[in-house]
Order: sequence, then structure tokens, then C-alpha cells
Amino acid sequence: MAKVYTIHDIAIRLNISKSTVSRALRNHPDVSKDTKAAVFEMAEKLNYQKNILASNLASKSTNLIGVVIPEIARQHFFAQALSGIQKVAKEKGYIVMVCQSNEELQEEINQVRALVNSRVAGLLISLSKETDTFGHLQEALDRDIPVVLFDRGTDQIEVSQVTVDDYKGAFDITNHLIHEGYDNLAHLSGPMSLSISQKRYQGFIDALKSSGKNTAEAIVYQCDNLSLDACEAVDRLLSQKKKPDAVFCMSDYMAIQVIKHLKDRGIKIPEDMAVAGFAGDPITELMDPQISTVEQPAYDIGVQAAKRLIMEAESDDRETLGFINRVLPTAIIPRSSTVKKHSN
Amino acid sequence: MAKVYTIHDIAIRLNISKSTVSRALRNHPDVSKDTKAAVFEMAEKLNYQKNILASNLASKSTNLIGVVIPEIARQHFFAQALSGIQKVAKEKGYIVMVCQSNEELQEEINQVRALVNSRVAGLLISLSKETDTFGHLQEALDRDIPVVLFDRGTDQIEVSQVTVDDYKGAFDITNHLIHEGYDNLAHLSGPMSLSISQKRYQGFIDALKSSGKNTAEAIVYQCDNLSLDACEAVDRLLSQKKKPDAVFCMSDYMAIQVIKHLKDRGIKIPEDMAVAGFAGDPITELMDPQISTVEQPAYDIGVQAAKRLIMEAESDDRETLGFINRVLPTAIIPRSSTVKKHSN
DNA sequence: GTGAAAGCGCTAACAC
DNA sequence: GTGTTAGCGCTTTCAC
Repeated sequence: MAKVYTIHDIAIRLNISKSTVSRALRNHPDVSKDTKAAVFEMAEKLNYQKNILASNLASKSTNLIGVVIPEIARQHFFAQALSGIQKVAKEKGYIVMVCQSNEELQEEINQVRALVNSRVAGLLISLSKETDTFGHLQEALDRDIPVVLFDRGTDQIEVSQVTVDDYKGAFDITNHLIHEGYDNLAHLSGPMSLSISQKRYQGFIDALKSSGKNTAEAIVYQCDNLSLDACEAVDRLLSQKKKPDAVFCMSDYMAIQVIKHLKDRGIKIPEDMAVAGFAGDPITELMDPQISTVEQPAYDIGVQAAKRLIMEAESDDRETLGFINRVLPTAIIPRSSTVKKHSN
Repeated sequence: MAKVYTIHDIAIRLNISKSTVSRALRNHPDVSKDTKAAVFEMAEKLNYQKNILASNLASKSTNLIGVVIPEIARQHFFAQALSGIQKVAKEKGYIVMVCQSNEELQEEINQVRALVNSRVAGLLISLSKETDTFGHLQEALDRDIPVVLFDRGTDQIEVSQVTVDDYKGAFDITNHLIHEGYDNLAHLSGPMSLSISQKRYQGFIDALKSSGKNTAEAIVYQCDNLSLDACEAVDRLLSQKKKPDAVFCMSDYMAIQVIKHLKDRGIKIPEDMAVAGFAGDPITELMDPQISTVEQPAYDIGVQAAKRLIMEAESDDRETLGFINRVLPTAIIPRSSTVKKHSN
């Protein structure tokens, strides 16, 4: 096994003290140029690698960022956001630890605790659909570990948040459906525990209202399981006395499944029923028909959340730094799942 | 900020020594029942959380597992494998750090170095498509950090590997195409730097041979960029003098794109051209037509790789433990993208 | 600019 | 069983 060198080894060889080596390595201003040069050279020569554990223990701070997301699979959004987070983290010298809550509160709590225990410098979290209590986040905050929520936030706890304009996205896509001439709209919502479900629902409702539609008649079916209730939902839509002619799904994945089940039943899209999703997953463009969706700046959410987190983590006066609540814009992408041929 | 208690605090309050507290907390056999009980109670009361940094530094070992994968997004396979890894890690008390190489060797090297520097207990790696040098893995091994390769392996370096039977999967799906009556088969391969590309290619070729086909005529087009060359590939397939009637794509994502482009050109699937993928991504079942694919035990790969890694990490005689080369089975899933209606 | 010394919070001999 | 003593490899006062 290869010998692992320490600052001590460098110090001995250079006949200087450990502290000077330590300072030189960190580019501390009051180490002479020559000393630094010598230290770096020797470090290179020995292939010295700083022991981050020791460094962190001594400095009582780490270069770790903990990320907790509901799930990596199935949701391109999180993968994208993660890329943004990792880009920023890398730039600023942080390492990212990613955990999945699997949409379970208990898992989220466990992961946050484990991360806090690993003395992460900060926490980036997208809440699970079960999360309705925030003690675990408070624990982190009490330990002086900043928390930034991204995409799925809450107003139940005061932390910085970076989300997208779910409300406007839903409002706009619903409006798009109305303007395309669809008359009897349905919405497949997500669990109402999620802020994003609420906002998308509200956007849908308000768009109906603003067009003078009777919202009482609007068909809304709540899919608590974000990926598995589509079949049942389709059955319900089709069994309505006044069948909807368009359905806005709260996620792309839901839309994909809905389309499959509709097609299986011989229903033409968008002629018999239009279907729209939400998220801007690239797969929507590859489907047949291509699916109208609401694009989110996923990568950018990650970037901004990470930047903010690191700012808070490195600030020595978090009090006056305060919290931010950044809401990034969404944009609708109308495609053939909602736009009838020859209709334009 | 909430006070963070240490074993020292517990020791003082209980009037015993730090070491006893440390031992009790780790459930060391030779601490009396009563002492343990008292320690646990006090730990609970103070909401004591072990400082993992200090623990790891002192014990010269960590509870961290580093994972490096090409990309999380776009490939359900990795997300699934990751879940398997995380399940095992959790059971055994490890924390998982996930990094993406973005299919770039340099990034892979950087991530491995960073992970080694964080003193991970072991490394789980799925090689990037650029990886043709293995010094970074050797560095880890030299530091006594075990490495287990999963899915994308190599025979260039001696480490344990958990892969799937890519060869047989490709062989079987090609055979399936032949038995369905397709006569002129094409293969869209991945970059030949990847072991999986090679094996899938070889399986394809050998299946042709075993059916007495002329492999010299077989159309093989190599897509180095795993997700972007599909359009070009389709053009090339269609411009062949003897147009292929079936194409086996080395990945599901490739198949999805190929299907889209074929449809855009008015080609019927599978009547005019059959298309098969590889990976068993759940999305293949939701597409229209449903895509024939080769299922991989993604979750299980993660589980087995993680189990083996932890075994190696915890072994005190790695020499005699040796290496394993586990190859998990694949299974073809014939669907309508290759099975003509009324043909059965 | 550099060094000495103390200590981060824990583990691990070794003694009793 | 339990305590004592040394560290793990680094950072950080505080002198000089």
C-alpha cells in the first residue's frame, strides 16, 4: 500500500514547521513566496493529498453539501437540477452528497440527520410528498447548517427557497388549452401536500375562472402516487357524464401514462382528448404525439439553489443575509398533443 | 445555535471516562450492561450525535461509499442501480456519495480523486465511455481502497466486477428478430470503447452467424454519442441500397429516438422496420409502439456491487478474498416494435 | 513570516 | 469492565 504523506512529512523534508506548511497549502497571505513555492513543489513530489477529515475536524467546517431529493429515477427534472448543483459545487470546491427520500418523510428525516451528522456545510432539499413536519430541517438550522429548499418548498419554515413559477406555468398551459378551443377541461393533480401540486392546481382553476368558465364543473382528480394512478385516472375521466376534451396533468410522466391508456382505449389525441404535461422532460418531444408541456429551468434551479446555499454557508452574518425566495419563470411548449392539425 | 454535545459531556455527567462512553456507544462487548444503559440514556437526553469526522479520523476508516456513474439523467438504469446501492449501504451503515463523470475521462479521474481524498471506504464505478486508462483506479487501490466496477467494466485492471450478460442479451434479441422473420438486420452500436458496446455488438454478430447469415453484409453503425446520433443513423439506414427491415439499438434511448425519426419519415413499425432496444427502461412499455428490449436487473446489479464492495472494504485479508466477476442474466422482452400483428 | 503548542472529537492500545 | 494515555492530521491562536 502506497504511503500517504501528511503535512508533517513535507515539514520535515523542508525543515519548516507543520503550521507553515498548512498555511502555505491554503495560500495563506502571510507565507513568503519562496516558502510557498517550496511547499507546493514538495507536495507535488510526494503526491500529497490533504486529509479532508482532519482538515474538517480541525476547522469545524466541511466542504460537503448534502442534497435530499424525492427520487432520481423517473424525473429528469431532478437529474438536471442535480447537474446544476454539482457544477456550482465543483466550482466552489464542495463535494455533493446525494440522498433520496423516496417520497417518504421518515426517509427524508433519516437522510437529513445522517447528513447533519456528517457535518455538511449546507443542505439542499426538495421536499418529499409526505413532508408536513419540519423538525428535521429545524434541527439542521439549529446546528447552524443552512438549508435551501428547491422546487418543492413550503411556507411553514423560514429558509431560502428557489422554485419555479408553477402557478403561472399551470395558468398559461390551461389558457393555451382554452384558446385551442377545448371546452371541458380536466386536471390530474398531484398530492395536495406538495406546494407544486397546490400551485399548479390553483393556476388551472384561476385560468378557468379568468375565461369565465364554471370551475365548479371542472374535473379534478388527485393522483397521490405520482406515477401509478394514471390508469385509474383515465377510467374516471372517461366515465364522466360530460367527458372532458382536454386534460392537464401535473407531471410529464403522468401525461405519458395517460396518453398510453387513452390510446389503448382507442381515443385519439388531441382530437378526442388533448393532454398536456408539466416539467419539460426531453422525452415529451420524442413521444407520439409530442406532448405539450411546461418547461422549467431545471439546471438553473440547481445552480441558483447551490449558489445561494454556499453563500449562506460561507457568510459570517447570516442574520443580515436573511432569506430569499426566488421564483424562476416557466414557459409553455405547445405541441401536437394539444394542438389540432390544421387548426392553425 | 444549539449546543452540540460530545462523548466528553456524557462522560462528565456520568462520572465515567470518555473511552467507556465511546465503547458503550459502539456497543463494545466488554462494557457492562448498566453502563451502556446509562450512556445510551444520557446520549438520548442530550440528543448526542457522534461526530463522524472525528470518528473516522481516529479510526482511519470511513462509512462513505463513493459512486461514480456516467450520468444520472436519461438512463433509468443508473438510477435503479443507485437505488440498489443505497439500500445496501443503508443497511450496512454506509453513506453514499454520488458523482457523475458525464462520460468524460477527466471528470471521472477528478471525481475518483476527490472521493479518495474524502477517504471513502470503497469505490463503485461504472466507467465513462472515454475511459481507456486506469491509473486513477490504481491510485485508489494503492491506497487500499477497494474498487468494484458495475455494468461497464474492463479487463484492463484487476478488480471485482458486476455486470450483466450483454452478450447473451444481444444474441437473444437478435435471434428473436431473426425468428420473427426479419431478414436484413442492422445494429446501432455504442462507442466501442465501452465493454457493453463490444459485447452487444458481438452478440448481434454471433446471432447472425449462428443463423447462417452473411455478417459481412450486416449493417452496423456506431453511435459514439449515446443519445444524439440517432437522426443521422436513421438517415444512413434508410439510404442503404438494401434497406434493413429490423434494427437493434444498443440502448433504449437510442431506440426511442430511432422510432421517432422513422415515424417522422412515415415508416411503419414494425411492418416496414422493426426496432429493438436494450436496458429495460420502463418508458419502453409506455411508448407507441411498445418497444422490445433486453431487461437488465439494474437494481440487483447495484445491490450485488455494493455488497461485494462492502465485503472487500471490511475484509482484513483482501488478498485471499480475491476478485469476483459476476455476470447477471438478461431477459428479452418482445413487444410490438418487433412483433408483427397477426404474426402469432 | 514562522514556529510552538493546544486542540478538534473521537478511537485504540495498554494497564489495572 | 474501566480509566489512562496517545494519537489521527489538520487548523489556529499566540508568541516571537
